[in-house]
Amino acid sequence: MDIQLKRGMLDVCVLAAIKSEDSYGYKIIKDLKPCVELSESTLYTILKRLEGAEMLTVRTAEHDGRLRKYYHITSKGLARINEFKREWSEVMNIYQFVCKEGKEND
Amino acid sequence: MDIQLKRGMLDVCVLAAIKSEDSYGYKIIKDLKPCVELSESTLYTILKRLEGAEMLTVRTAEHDGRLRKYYHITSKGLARINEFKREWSEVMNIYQFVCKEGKEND
DNA sequence: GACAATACCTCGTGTTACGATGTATAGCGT
DNA sequence: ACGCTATACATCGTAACACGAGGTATTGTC
Repeated sequence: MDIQLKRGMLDVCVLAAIKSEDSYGYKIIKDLKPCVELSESTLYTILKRLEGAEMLTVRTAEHDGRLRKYYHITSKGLARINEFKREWSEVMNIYQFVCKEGKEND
Repeated sequence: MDIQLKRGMLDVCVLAAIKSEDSYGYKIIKDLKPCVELSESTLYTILKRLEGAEMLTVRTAEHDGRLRKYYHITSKGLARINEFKREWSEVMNIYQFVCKEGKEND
C-alpha cells in the first residue's frame, strides 16, 4: 500500500489495536498485519508520539522473564479515534470526487 | 481536515480535476474547494511533482492577456487514478478495523 | 551452536504539505 | 490617482512522518 495513503491512519490503527485490551509493541504489529503492515521502527515512533500526546500510557511488566511495555489508551486516545470517524465523510467525499470526475473516459 | 489524512489523496485529486478537461492552477484550487482545501504552494508543488512523474503535460496559453499554464493528464496519470481506486479496498479495510475494535466500549 | 522468534530501541533520510513571501496584471470603487 | 480584491504564477524553509538499517538481549528449536 502506498506510504502516503497510510498517513493519518496509522496512528488511529495503533490506538484501535490497544482500545479493547492493553497491548505491547510486538503484538500490535502482528494484530495489525492483516489490516496494514508497519515496521518496528515505524511503530515505536508512533507509540512515542502518542505517548507524548497523552493518547496512551505505558506500563512495564515482566512476562516469562522478558520485559514488555504495555500500552493503555486514554480518553484523549479515544477522542482521537472518534475524530477520525467524524472526518471519514470528508475522505469518502474525496473518493467520490476522484471516481466521478471524467467517468465517461474510463 | 487532518493534513496527514490528505496525503496520498491530493495527488489523485489534482489528477481527477484535470481528467475530463485540461485545467490550470487557479481553477484547480477552486474546483477542488468543495472537496478538499489546498493552498497554492501545495498545488504548484504537486503539479511539478506530477509533471516530473510524467503523469501530466503542460502547455502555456494566453487568456485575456494573461498567461495560463494548462495541465493535461497522460496515460500514466490515468493509471495512477486507477491504482488509487484499486487500493481503496485496503483503505476501507483499515476503516472497518478502526470501527470494529473495541466497539463494545463506544 | 547456529538460527529464528520475541521484544525493545535509535539514527538518518527522503517525501511531502504548508505558511510566508514575491511578482505581475485586471478590474472596481471612491 | 489610489487602494483593494481577484487572478495567476512561483520559490524557500520548515516540520511532520514512515521507513530501512542497525543495535541489544533473551528464549526456544533443530
